[in-house]
This record gives sequence, structure tokens and C-alpha cells, in this order.
Amino acid sequence: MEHQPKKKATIYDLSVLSGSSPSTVSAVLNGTWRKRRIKESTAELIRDLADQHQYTANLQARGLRSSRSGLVGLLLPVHDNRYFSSMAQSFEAHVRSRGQCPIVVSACRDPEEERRTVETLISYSVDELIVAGATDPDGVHAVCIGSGLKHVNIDLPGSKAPSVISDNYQGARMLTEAIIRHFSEDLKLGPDELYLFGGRDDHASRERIRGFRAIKRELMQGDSDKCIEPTGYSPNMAQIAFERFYEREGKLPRGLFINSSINFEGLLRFMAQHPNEAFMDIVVGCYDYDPFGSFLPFPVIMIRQDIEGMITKAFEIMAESRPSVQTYLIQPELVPPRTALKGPLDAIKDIA
Amino acid sequence: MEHQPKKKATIYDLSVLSGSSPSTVSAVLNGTWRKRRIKESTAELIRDLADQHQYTANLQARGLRSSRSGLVGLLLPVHDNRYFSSMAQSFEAHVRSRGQCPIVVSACRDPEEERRTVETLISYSVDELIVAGATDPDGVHAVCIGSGLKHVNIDLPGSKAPSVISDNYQGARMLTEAIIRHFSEDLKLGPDELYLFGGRDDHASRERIRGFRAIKRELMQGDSDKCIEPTGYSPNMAQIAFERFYEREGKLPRGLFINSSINFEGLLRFMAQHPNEAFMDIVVGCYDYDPFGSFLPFPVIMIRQDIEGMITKAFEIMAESRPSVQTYLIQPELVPPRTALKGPLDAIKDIA
DNA sequence: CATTTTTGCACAATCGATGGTGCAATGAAT
DNA sequence: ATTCATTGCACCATCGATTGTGCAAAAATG
Repeated sequence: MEHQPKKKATIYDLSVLSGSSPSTVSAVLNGTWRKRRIKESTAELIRDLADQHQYTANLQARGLRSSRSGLVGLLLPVHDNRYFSSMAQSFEAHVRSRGQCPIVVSACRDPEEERRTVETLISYSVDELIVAGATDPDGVHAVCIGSGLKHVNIDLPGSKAPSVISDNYQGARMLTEAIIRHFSEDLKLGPDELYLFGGRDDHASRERIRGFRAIKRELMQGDSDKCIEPTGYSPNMAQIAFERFYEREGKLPRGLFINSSINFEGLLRFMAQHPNEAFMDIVVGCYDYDPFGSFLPFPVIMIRQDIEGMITKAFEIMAESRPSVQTYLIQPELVPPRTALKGPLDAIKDIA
Repeated sequence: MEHQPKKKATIYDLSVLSGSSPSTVSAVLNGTWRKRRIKESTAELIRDLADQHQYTANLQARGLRSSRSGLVGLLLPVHDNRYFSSMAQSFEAHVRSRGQCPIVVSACRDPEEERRTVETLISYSVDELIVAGATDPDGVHAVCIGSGLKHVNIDLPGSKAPSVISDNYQGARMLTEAIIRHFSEDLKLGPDELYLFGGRDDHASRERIRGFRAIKRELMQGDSDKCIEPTGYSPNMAQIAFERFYEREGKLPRGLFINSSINFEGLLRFMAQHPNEAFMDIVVGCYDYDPFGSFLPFPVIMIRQDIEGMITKAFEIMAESRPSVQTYLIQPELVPPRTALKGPLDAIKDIA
């Protein structure tokens, strides 16, 4: 495990070796040397020495001096689902293409943890930050503002910083309509057979519920409060909600709008407790796309949010000098059952 | 967006305000003040001022001085699948519980990118590093060694640093046996009906292939090279392999061992092109667990690798002063069809 | 009261890189 | 041969925290 923990070379080492001053070495190695009128030959000498000795800059030192770091952060609620992990994947690609270093951290939907984590990132002089699905975006904003950190909300909007989110209302309308239309005329769905499960009191859930109700009233002439079951974002709570419904009604609603893939996992847990027959006539719409979810034994219609689009827009906004505090809506896409979409992984070359 | 970008308070600011020296302030705020015999009352004064002014240490400065950072890194091949995103989730929990800051980065299975990324992490004086599923673990090792960075390989072993991996051989035996036994006596599977798809020439794939063949010979008295189709780790290549097989044989093999959930996505893409009837008599075993995958319309048996166990072991090893370069095998678990396991997300409280 | 010990803290060097400023040597212009 | 402009680089302060050392004042000891 250990060998020569030869201390890393610094500009001082190279300065001695090359007979130039540290500032010259620094200038040569960070690219500002032309501006400093360093001779081509001097530069060359130093560059040679640098890679002979495998010099790499100490980025903490650089960051300390310049109060920038070359780091770009992505704050996630959680890693462990396809929506957010795709987001991480797209994010990384973007940041790398700009020559910076992406770092991804999650804060477990805990407002306190969100703020603490961002504090830490700030302490490392992170240059920019994308705040995804934060429980308390404005709390995070307050922390960022104190240090002038550029940031954009994504997925869930805040009121103090620019936000890029899915058009949840439209998406929910599309999804709900698709569920309804998936039933043939003779097996037509009634208003009290179409339920929404999952989500909580955040902007996305509210908009989705609004869209769900609107289209329900338009197409089925009916809706009621009992058709909405917010369960929070946990598989467990969702499962419990399904179990309770099933006990009460002896079956699941034939039309099911599930607020997120995380909540969908609650349905999986429910399924594990019941035979496939309980799901034969069911149609599920899920507001999130998961490739495996798309092929379950009953029709699953999904919404794929345009993650690429959101990330791209977010970076555009951060590039502006004085971005306006507004919320940009990105259109999501309806995914019919049994569909395997390409994802960010397809951009990666496989060396086989 | 902008308000008072009031510069962050430093120990110098607090030193002026409190009438003590910067070193005293530093000692009070980093906990070493008892050792320095600072009066309780002085300490209290400084602490009060500190949170009045929302002081937080500049971690780049601290890191520069102490050449440590409080950061712990996880290097992933990719984010976007449940195996690695679960790993990220578990990793974060571990690191946070130790009071450090987790950072997760991916390197796209590109050896060059792996090394570059680790270089960057080192430049930030990351304290420890877990290298997961690296394409070139020994290359990464070489970079780490140069700077004395503690690191452990996980998922794929290296020859120069301690490694913690799944017992892929045993896992593959379990999985293969489960596939075989899933067929009833009268529909018994023949040796040429059981294929392995996916993976490439890495340690994990080789071991899985070895386990697959061993049990195949034991239970079916037969095996052949044409039953193995390595496709690399990409959905696309796997899809192509399935298509080719299907064209050649007119059907898929009834028994299918898929090397990873990423390759499984190749099967999904294939499925999207063919009606469900093509899969009625199929049994799939997948070396990776994905909750949605477990509920597909045909029996899917999965292997769940013990991610928690691997992470825990990895941190144990890094805690040793002089860890021995060996490979630790962690037993994976067989997951029967239609099973929804709890995951790292269940540890997160939901505020509903 | 004189001396030793302890308490409580200040000083200053240091980590590695950056960037403003200044100055000698060279070449050009008069 | 002077004067002036340009070239090519060195010097030094700085970013914010850590830590070894030193020293006065207070307390303990004789």
C-alpha cells in the first residue's frame, strides 16, 4: 500500500529547479504567462520540469487565493432513484464539458442538512450550485446569498432564486388523460375509480394534483377529495396507503396516478403482498420515468421529465450576469407503456 | 438575487471584535482551546461572537494548512442505475455519520478520466477515497500512492490496494441454480437453453461466468462457449446481442443470466420491439437488484449485492493503519421474483 | 518577600498559489 | 552617446487557518 509518499511538487520546487521565481512558475503553469511577458523558452523549460515531476497545482491553495475552486455542486434530495441519478449523470457531463469538476451531494430532504451541506460547499468556494428538489430552497438561498454563490433551483422552485422546473400541471394533465383514454369504451373508468397517490405539500405535488383534477373534471365530469392520497415521498408510507385502500375497498382503483417513482416503489411493496390477479385490470400512470417500471405486467404510462433540458437551462441562467428571479417551465414527455428510452448512459462509450 | 454579499467573517474579524489574537480565536473555534489553556470565559465570548456573525471556517484555508480536508470521496463508474446510486446513498450516510463531507463523482468507465478525476480530488486534499467499479483500479492506485491518499477498491478489485467485492462466483452459482430450478420437471431446461449475456473482461464478469459454467456442468451435465455473450456494459450492445440471437434462433433462450442491471436494460429495449408473448416461458436471472425489475411479467430472479456490507468493510479497512492488500469477499443475496426490498432510502425520515 | 510554577494568551512562520509592482538589461530612436 | 521604450522576470503581500514557541502576569511555594 505505501511506497514513496514523496511530497507533491510545488511551484517552489519547480522554481528552484528551473532557476526562476515562484511567480514565474505559477504564471507559466496557469496560463497567464503571455500576459506576464515570459520568454517562450523559459515557459517551455518550466513546463518540461512540471511534467517530469508530475506537478499538479494544489487547488486548495489556488482556491484560497482566488476564492474560486473550479467546483460546481449539485445538491440532491437523494441518490437512489432513476430520476435523480439521471440528473446527476447529465449534470456531470455538462460540468465536465466546461472543464470544471462536478460534485454531487445529497441532503436527504432535510432542510437543516440542506443548509449545512451548502455551508460546507461554500467553505470550499464552490463556484456554482444547482439545488435540486430542495425541501427548503429559500433557506438554501439565504445561505448562498451570504456568500454570493450563484445558484439555481431545479425540480422544485424557490421564491428567491431563478428556478427551472417541469411543467407539472401540463404533465399531470397529459398523464391523467392518458390513463383515462387507456380504458376502452366498454370498460370506461368512473371518476371514483381514478386516484392519485403520493407526494406531499410541495409545489410539484400541488401542480400535479391541480392538473389531475382539472382534466378529471373535464373528461369525466367528476372529482372528489377522497381521490387524492398524499403519502409523502417514501415507499413505506405509500405502501401503507395502498394497503389501507385495499382493505377498505377490497381492490385497488383501476386508474392510478402515482406521484413519483419513489411512491411507485410503495406499490411494488404492495404487489409483493398480493397475487398478480389483483392488478389485472389496473392502469398506472407514474410521474417519473423508470425503464423497468415501464414493463410491469399491467400498463404503466410514465412521464419523463426533460432532465437534459432543465440542466441546460439552469446553466444558461447561471451564465447570465444578473439572472431574473423567475420560474421556467420545461415540458415533460409522455411515455407509453413498454418503452425503453435512451438515457444519459448512452452517451458513454463502452469499451466492451 | 443579490443582497449584501457581506464578506464572510474570518478569525481575524473575530479577533478584532473579541480583542483576542487570531490564534486564540482559531483554537476556540476548532476545539483545541483546552489544550491551549484558554479561559472558559474567553472561549465563550468568542463562540458568541462567532455565531452572531455566522462564522464558518474557510475550509480551503484549513485544508491548505493542515493538508486535510474533511472530504471523503466516492468514485463511481456511472450514477444512473440502482446499484451505484444505492452505493452513493449508503456511502453518504456512512460519511456523514463520521462527521465528514461525502462527495461523489463518476468517471464514465474511462481509465483516463478516472485518473484525472482522482488527481483533482487529491488536489483538494480529500482524506479518503473509495474507488468503485473502476476500469483501471491499479492506475488509480498509482495516482493515490503518489500522495499518500488512503483508498480502497470496491466492486471491482485491484492488485495493489485492498479490495472489497461481492462473492461473484458464489453469487453466480446461486443465481444460475435458481434459474435452473425455477423450471418444473416436465419443462426442464437444457444446457443449450441457458445463456449468459452481458459483462466484459473484468474480474466480476469472469467470476460470474466461472460460477455460471460450474453450476451448469454440475446440474445439467453440459455447457458450451456459445452460451456466453459478453456485450460490454451498455444497454445498447446488449440489445443488439439479444436481437441477433432472436433473429438466429427465432426465440430467446428460456433461461437467461444477465450480467448486470445495465445489461438488463438492453433486454428491455429488445422487449419494446417484441410482444409480451415472446417472453412467456422465459426465466431471467439478473446479477443486480432493481425493485422494478423484480416485477416484470416473467419470473426475474435477482442478486442483491450487499452494498451496506461492502461500504462498512471498506471503511473498516481504511481505518487500519497498515491495511493488507487483499480482496475481501462479501456474500450477496438471492432475491426471488416479485420482491420489493428495503433500501437506503428507508433510513431517511419522510416529513410527509 | 523572593522564587518557582502555572495560567492565559500573543507572535510569527507556514501551507501553495496569485497578481500587482518595480527594476535591470536590452534594443531602438534621436 | 543619451534617452526612451520594451522585454523579462523577481519581489512581496495576500488568501484564512493552524501550531510551535515565548513571555508576562497571576498563583503557589518556601
